[in-house]
Amino acid sequence: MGRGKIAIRRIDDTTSRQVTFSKRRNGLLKKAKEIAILCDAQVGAIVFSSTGKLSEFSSSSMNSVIQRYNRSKEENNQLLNPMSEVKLWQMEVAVLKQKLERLQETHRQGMGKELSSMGVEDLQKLENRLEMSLRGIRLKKDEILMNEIQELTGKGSFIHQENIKLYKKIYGTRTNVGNSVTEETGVDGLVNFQLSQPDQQYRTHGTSATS
Amino acid sequence: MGRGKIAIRRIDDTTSRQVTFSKRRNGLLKKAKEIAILCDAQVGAIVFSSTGKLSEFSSSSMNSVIQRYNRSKEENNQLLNPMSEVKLWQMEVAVLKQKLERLQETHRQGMGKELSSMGVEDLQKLENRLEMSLRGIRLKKDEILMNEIQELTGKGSFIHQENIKLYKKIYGTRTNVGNSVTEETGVDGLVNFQLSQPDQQYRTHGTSATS
DNA sequence: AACTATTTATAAGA
DNA sequence: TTCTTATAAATAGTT
Repeated sequence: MGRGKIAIRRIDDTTSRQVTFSKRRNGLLKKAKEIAILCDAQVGAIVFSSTGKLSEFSSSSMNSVIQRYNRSKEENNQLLNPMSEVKLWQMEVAVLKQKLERLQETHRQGMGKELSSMGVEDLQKLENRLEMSLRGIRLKKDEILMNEIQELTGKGSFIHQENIKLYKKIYGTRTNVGNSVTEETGVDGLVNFQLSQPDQQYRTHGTSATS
Repeated sequence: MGRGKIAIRRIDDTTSRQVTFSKRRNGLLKKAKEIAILCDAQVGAIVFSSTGKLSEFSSSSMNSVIQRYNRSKEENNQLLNPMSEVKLWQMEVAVLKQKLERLQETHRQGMGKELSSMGVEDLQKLENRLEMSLRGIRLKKDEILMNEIQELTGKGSFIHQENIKLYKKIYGTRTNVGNSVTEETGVDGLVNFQLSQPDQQYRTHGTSATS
């Protein structure tokens, strides 16, 4: 829509890229506003220029949009992945409780109520920030590590199976497996590729609470 | 842009509001994509229809956009409003308190209400400690998972070694290893206990975390 | 979902 | 940046 048609790919010339950005940013934000009004939609649009400048539109506060977005996504995750998140939270809360208990023993003093003087926007910002910082990265990383463990576990089991096959090949199929061979080679069921119980892993303490 | 001009205000007729929404949503997301490509911008657009359905576009992951947005806003806050940081921290404490109290009710491990007797200063201290402990927990958990991986890797290598020993036991020490045995038993070097490249891990989604 | 008459957005030029 | 304007795109109303 202009004097000539352009292909949708990165504009090489810096100047014209910036001019185009400026124009289209205005257009985009205007459109966002229009659909919000016309169609009673909740809209958030965030644009960072290539130079890093932020532009935004949101029909309500951006934080409320983001919060709703996160909630919406959470629901999806919970459908796919119901337990892990809960467990993470449970874990964290458990440790937080410990910290609190310790602190409560240390301190018992009067109440402060300045919290009630905070504006809604601040509350939303804060809540969002908390939610975000506590979740995303951790889940992702845990997921990755869990995958690695599963992968290794699978491989381990596989080779272990092969060990057993080879063993049988040498000594035939006997019920009383293992003794001499085990002693000699260390091949037996002791090397177990099942992880110990996750719960037990979390017991760990100590280091965390540098407080 | 249409047969007639329309005023930008809420469309009363439900049907035409939804039709318009559908059209304009497509338009908006397209525009968002275009400016991202053309101008090398980082863009996130979130749209909830009046019926609650979510549509979105983001040039990178929506999460990264939101995080950048939050960072960007934080900077502004700190420059414009030196006190807001304090409020944010205070509020964070409040939210943590709520979470804790809720959980305490759930599990009835009674240490519920002493919190309300704490002063703001204590709450701030507490908040700092909570943050640190969260960090610690995360590190600890990662450490544990890493250890598990290493342990599994070690076990895997060990059994693999045993495999080789057993193999030699059967077939003696030949240079040309593998063929018939490999075909028969699947024992060969293909099961590798080195982790695949971390990058590849990121492909995975969802299911993984049974934790 | 298609179809167009119009309105809008915008590329190029100044 | 801003304005102008020719043209491409989007879309309101209709089928």
